[in-house]
Amino acid sequence: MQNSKISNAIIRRLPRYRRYLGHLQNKGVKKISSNELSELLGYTASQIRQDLNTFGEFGQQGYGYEVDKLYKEINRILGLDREYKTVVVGAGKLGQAISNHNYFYKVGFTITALFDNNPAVIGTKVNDVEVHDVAELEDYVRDNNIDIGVICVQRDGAQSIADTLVAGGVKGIWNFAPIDLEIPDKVSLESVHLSDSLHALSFMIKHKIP
Amino acid sequence: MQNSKISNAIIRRLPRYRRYLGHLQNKGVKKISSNELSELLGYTASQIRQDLNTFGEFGQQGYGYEVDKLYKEINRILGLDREYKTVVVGAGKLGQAISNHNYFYKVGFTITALFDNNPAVIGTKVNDVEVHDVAELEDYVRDNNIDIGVICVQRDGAQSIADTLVAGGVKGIWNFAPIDLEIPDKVSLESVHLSDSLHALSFMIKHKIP
DNA sequence: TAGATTGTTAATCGATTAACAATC
DNA sequence: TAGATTGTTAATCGATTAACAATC
Repeated sequence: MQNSKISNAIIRRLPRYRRYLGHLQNKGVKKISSNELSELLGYTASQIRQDLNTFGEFGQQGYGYEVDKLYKEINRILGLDREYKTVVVGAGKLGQAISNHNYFYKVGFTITALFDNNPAVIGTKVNDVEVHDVAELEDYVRDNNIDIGVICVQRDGAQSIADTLVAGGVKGIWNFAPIDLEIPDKVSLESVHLSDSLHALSFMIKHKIP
Repeated sequence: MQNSKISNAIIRRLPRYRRYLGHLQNKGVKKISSNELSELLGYTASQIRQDLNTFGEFGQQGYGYEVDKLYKEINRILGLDREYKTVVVGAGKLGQAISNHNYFYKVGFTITALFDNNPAVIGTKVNDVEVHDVAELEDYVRDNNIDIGVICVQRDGAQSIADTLVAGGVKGIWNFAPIDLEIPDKVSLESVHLSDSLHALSFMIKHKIP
């Protein structure tokens, strides 16, 4: 389980494995082989076995994988067997959308506060969570042992917010601002570049790529 | 410019090239070499030259690349030299966030209508754009030659909305529902799986990956 | 036991990097 | 012209796929 050996490609496939295993579990499926998973996911059976064996031996020869067990293992591998205390910075429409996304609560991301610099929204509530003054961000993060900061502010304020989150001691940043943030290596960064994604779609349309 | 030869990795880098070239242009930088771009972007100079040469010869030996020209070329390659008529399906917080994201307008994605199935919001306006009844979606898409449909509905309704958009004749779908949609090959699909992204962040935090 | 399917090593493929001739 | 930097071919690296022995 050496970090240095885990490629980004695998990291991107793991949540997808989890999603499909969750569906199978809901359908009451008890057992699945790498071949069946291959048909479902579109990865080769070989790749699926390789991916899983990066983290351990979860199957049984001649039988396959127990869905319940594999789902639990992948949750553990993904770090979804714990709670993450989370704050959302920027209480605009996007920040509200993220905060409302009740899916997050189900898997342990607890949003404890929102932050904004607009006096008109400070003190209001979004989905029962209070909007604080962004001036209090660093202290709040430190005092409440916040794990993750979600950045939903405009591009120009994003780096400064990131610095504040890092100073407060977050372990990870989920960034929605269209900028490549500078973050120390001890903090994990995942950026969702919506405009990049839209531009990739534009490219695919132009070049007729499915 | 054979489609079959363009790897997904390049498609994902192109919008990033565009972003940085835009910044350089705003700063008034006239000329840049692959080596300077390399320091800025963190890709090797060799990769940058390879990527660009997939689409043509945009530089000048002994000199480098003209920022203005290269920016324009990449816009053209990405298909950002035209207008895309766009509809957003699902007028919840996420749909509103996308509709408000005025950045999109700048580069030619014109949102002409929103759609929802909630009678309480049908007829209202979001960012000056009217919310229509989703029952009218297929006709609207067909009658107005809509290019792109953005799916901001819950998981369970997403495939049906996608089918309707395809029936209406969209060229691309930008999907935010946490599901892998089934779409005919003639239509391009770009999915933003927010939960997958968050789970990848969780993984990175657990495994201390920057 | 025989059949099935994993875990794992070996082979292949594709993407990235290095090198350098072409040329501005 | 000399120096710089591209465009492009060749070498390397890493990820995916194939093959098969281990074993349930």
